[in-house]
Amino acid sequence: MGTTPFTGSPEELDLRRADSLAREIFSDIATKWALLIIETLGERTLRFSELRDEVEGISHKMLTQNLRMLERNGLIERRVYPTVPPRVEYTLTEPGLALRATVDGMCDWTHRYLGHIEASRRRFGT
Amino acid sequence: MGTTPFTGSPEELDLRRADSLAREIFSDIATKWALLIIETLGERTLRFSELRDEVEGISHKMLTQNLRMLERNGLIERRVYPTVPPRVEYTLTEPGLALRATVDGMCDWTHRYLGHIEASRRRFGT
DNA sequence: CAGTATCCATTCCGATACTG
DNA sequence: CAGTATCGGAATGGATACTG
Repeated sequence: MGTTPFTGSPEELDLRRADSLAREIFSDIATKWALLIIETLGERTLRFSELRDEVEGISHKMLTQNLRMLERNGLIERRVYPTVPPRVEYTLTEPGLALRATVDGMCDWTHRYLGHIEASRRRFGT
Repeated sequence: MGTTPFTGSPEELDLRRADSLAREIFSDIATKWALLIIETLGERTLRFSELRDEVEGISHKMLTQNLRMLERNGLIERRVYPTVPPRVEYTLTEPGLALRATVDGMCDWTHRYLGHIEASRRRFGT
């Protein structure tokens, strides 16, 4: 991503702003929980409690936090049904689905190279 | 990734081991710095200091730490030239290059959806 | 130059308690 | 059920100093 040196022209200013925004977004999503949530959601619609059960190891707090972040960035849609007890459903938006495609790639990669990695770790000495 | 319930059969045990390893690897690489280093390296060979300059914002410590981790997992090759002063070069391995392809996808995604995301954030109220 | 080691502030995150 | 708020311990990460 961007390494453009600063010159001061208006175009450069725009590029730099976009770059810093891109970096911010990248920092948001390039994390374990965010990517796992996106991967778990897939093309399904899940409730909060279903997500907590399926994204194994995630805490209540981390799930809430990451869901807010993903909603803020427009990757998921949050639908609230004002029933008692409340029912809240999460679905990937179009941008979210697009990102999911690349996350799928990462998961595939992980499984394809499991052997390589295990071997490399042994060579490295744990 | 895996949510296989535990049954106790040997096959299940193997699957669970592979799953937990996959999760561990995923945790390693699904981080900002690891992915940025892989993206920056690309098909080039770079020295430690070049990487530190190009991966903007990364500290000496984080670079070292992540390079060790990536080496341990076999994603990069570290070549040391015993000169004075020392020269150390890093290159993506084949697995590393394969992963890079998906990271490229993430970067493309980020730039393609910058507008969407900015708009979504405004809607959300920063 | 490319590390390692240490210190210290900040951030993260889990556990827990509480609300509509 | 699906949150929010708070607290304390653990992990993260930057700055700095030191080494081959």
